[in-house]
Amino acid sequence: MAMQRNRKLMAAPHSTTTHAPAPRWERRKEARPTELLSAALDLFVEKGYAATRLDDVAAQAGVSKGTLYLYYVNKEELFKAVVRQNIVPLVEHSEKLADEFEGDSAMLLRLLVQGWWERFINTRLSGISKLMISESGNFPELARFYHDEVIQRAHALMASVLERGMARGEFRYVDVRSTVQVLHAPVVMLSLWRNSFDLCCAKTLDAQAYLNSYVDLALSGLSNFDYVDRPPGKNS
Amino acid sequence: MAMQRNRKLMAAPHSTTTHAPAPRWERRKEARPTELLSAALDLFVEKGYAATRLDDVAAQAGVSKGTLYLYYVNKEELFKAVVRQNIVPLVEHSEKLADEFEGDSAMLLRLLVQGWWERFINTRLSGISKLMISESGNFPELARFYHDEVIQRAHALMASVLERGMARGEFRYVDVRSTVQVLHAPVVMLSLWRNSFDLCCAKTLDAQAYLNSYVDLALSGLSNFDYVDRPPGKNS
Amino acid sequence: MAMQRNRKLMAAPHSTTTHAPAPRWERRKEARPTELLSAALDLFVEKGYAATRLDDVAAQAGVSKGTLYLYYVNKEELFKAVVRQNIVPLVEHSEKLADEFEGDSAMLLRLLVQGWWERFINTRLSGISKLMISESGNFPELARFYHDEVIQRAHALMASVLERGMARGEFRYVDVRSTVQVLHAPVVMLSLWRNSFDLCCAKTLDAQAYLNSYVDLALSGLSNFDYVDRPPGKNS
Amino acid sequence: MAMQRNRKLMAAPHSTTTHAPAPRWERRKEARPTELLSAALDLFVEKGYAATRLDDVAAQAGVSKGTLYLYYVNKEELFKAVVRQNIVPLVEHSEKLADEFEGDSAMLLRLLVQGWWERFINTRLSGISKLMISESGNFPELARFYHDEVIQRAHALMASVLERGMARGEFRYVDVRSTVQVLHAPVVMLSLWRNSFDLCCAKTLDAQAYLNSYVDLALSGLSNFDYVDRPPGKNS
DNA sequence: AATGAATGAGTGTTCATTCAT
DNA sequence: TATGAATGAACACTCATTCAT
Repeated sequence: MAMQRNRKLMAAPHSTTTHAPAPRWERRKEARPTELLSAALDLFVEKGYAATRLDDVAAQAGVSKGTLYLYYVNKEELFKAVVRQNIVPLVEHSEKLADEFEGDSAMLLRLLVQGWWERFINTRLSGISKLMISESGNFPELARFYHDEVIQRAHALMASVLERGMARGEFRYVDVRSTVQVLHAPVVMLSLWRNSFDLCCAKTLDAQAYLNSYVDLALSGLSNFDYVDRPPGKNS
Repeated sequence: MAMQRNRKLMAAPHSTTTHAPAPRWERRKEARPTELLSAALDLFVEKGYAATRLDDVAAQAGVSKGTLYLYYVNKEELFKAVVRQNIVPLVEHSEKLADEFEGDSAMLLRLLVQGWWERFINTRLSGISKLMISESGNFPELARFYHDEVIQRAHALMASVLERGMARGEFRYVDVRSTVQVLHAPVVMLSLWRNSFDLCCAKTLDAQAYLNSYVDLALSGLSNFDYVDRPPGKNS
Repeated sequence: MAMQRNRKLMAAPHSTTTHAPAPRWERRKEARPTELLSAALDLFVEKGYAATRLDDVAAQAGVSKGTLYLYYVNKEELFKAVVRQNIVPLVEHSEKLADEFEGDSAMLLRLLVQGWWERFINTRLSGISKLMISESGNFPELARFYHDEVIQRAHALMASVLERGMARGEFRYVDVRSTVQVLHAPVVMLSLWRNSFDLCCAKTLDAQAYLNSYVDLALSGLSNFDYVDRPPGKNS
Repeated sequence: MAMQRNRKLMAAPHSTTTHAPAPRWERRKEARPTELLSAALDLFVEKGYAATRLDDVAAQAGVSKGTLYLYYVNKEELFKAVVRQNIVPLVEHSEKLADEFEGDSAMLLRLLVQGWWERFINTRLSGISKLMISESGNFPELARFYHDEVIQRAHALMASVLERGMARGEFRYVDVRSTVQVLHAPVVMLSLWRNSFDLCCAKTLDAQAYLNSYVDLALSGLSNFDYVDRPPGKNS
């Protein structure tokens, strides 16, 4: 599915020409969409949708502005492609991780958070969170797409973790749907923060401490009875 | 003043009134800033800074574009005024509430959240959260202002609650700084959500359930030992 | 593909020409600056800086307003380019002429004036004098540039003529600096006049007579003793 | 005559009201046009017509912008009033001086130049020269008015001086019309210079030396035979 | 495929002018 | 008379988009 989407995004460039001598150095050509998307991601994240000039995107990708239009019919589609391309792969890793994990649910949560940190929050990708929130009003279909393909899946994933924990007696009973939303909030906020106030204000947020407190608070909030999220063996 | 407005409405065609000849404009110097700010808040929140046209702001405030410039020297200052005017009063109410409260800390937290919901989240003011995050890159000084005058004070407030609870033995020991940040995240996220995905996607978030789970999770996460945040009388 | 494009063009109603289908615009990168500068000179001279609309400049140059901005970053720079481009070459011709001249100084003065008439005064370039005087207050740096690159050099040139004449005994002794300024005035004024009152008032100034009287007066004013500027051979 | 003109300029403010109680402190009211004209002169001279804002004129005159419109129907009329009011009185003094003078014509010329210096060039009034040249294209009627009422009369005056000198044998024969124009040029240029380059460039023009050279050059250029304009008694 | 010159609709801002008070 | 709030036409400048090459 992801592949299909990708193919669609790449604006099929008249690829039926017969006499193309199949040069061995076409890598450039094939890399174009990626380079453009990468440049666009940088700039959209840095400046926001409206303030990003296609001139700059093209320049940063090392092509002319006209070339950009060979691959994306307009700014809007470029923006959507940026979001789609970068977002979809994100979720899958986590899903696989959760699927295969066999330890206790607290540890699973820890691992997931760790993965999000490494693959998203601590990455320029986290800027997409800000973009989506900022532009959801102007790109409702895109927001819907993001909601369905990313947020919902992430929520579903965390819901499965919660239910797993509850089923195994590790977590107390909670209302899954809303608890998932609450538990997600600090992760998303961290992404937003690093792409907003962290950039203009004296660094006031220590990400590691934040995440530690987050996991600590979440797990103790979820803990069953006297179950406390301490390293195994330390429970009374 | 209300009457004046009425007069205006009655001036609609076939107005049989003999005097009050439908002035081209009304002189309402004192009311203007408020009206303009209100219109601007609506539009900035709805469309974002760049996509908001001053024509529309003026039109929605019922004045011409030129009039807008009598009160705000440019779009940027209008934006700043919107943020400043609406924000600062918010914090003060909470601070007072916390100052005067004498019950247990869990209840204090509940009250605060309740107040935020009523006065901010469930209000168009919550759009300012989105604005500040979206535009922090383009208005760093404003972001700094917001950070210092709003976020920091809100954090300080919550820190005082935490410390109060820890001092009274109601809350377990936590790292205050980072815990405060984590605990704030779901509140802010709720504001953001209601100004982004809630508007374009099928309502998937039940705010009441969300806040309940939030408080529940937070309090159980903070609870000391066997201390559990249950309705009074059920504590052992 | 090219055919497809053509098809589109031929869809134009009643177009009987089969080829050369009147392109929406022409690509004339090298010619543009010249055309724009020429149009701008016309309009600046005719209407003054403020009253000249860039729309009109572009239209007169046969391009769109956007194109103008491809070549000049703003109105001010366009104005400066107009002045710079047209002015400097002017001075050089005179300097060369004076350098190479070997006859008597009166004749040199006549030749210079003749040259100024042909290459400047009797040309739309003379409008630049008016421009510089009119806009010196608003473009002080440009005025300084003009003063240094044009006026000072012209003054220096005329000073050299005076000193040459004094050295050769043709001219009486005068205070060079101020005499130069006085002698320049009628030349500049003629330029100004032709770009101001001559355009709105019944032609009251006969340029040839004016220049004749000017040279006559200047030379007799400068003449040494009984030296009178009469055709050679008539000197006693 | 001047009074008549003046009355016209002052835009007769509903002066037929009968019940005006003739307050003794109406000086203010009557001074308004003068104050406005004075402020306008300052600003027009300093900034030029287009760049002068009526806000500023009103402010500098100490009235509101609306008041300005009680006296002048629009910016254009204000501009014309400024020119007219300041210009007309100028010529008359010179005319009277020339009429009554009885000495030799060289001395008359000296006196006239002296008067122009004191009453015009060395005054903010000289800015009007720049204004008229700058705006002649946009205000042709005004230019025509200025040409007829000022320039022509000044030329006529100087023509009479020339003819007087020629009739008395003090000046050689010259073509009066064009010589007058040439002789006027340095005087006007001095005015222009002081309102343009003198303001932005290092003072390079010594007005006294300039005027001395001017008179010296003019008189020696006009001198009859061996007549040289030196202090009496020094002629050979 | 790629270019980049050209376009023109769109918007922030200014300011002369109006008019109810 | 005098005020100053309000107007709206005008204009400089931007930038996404087009298209001949």
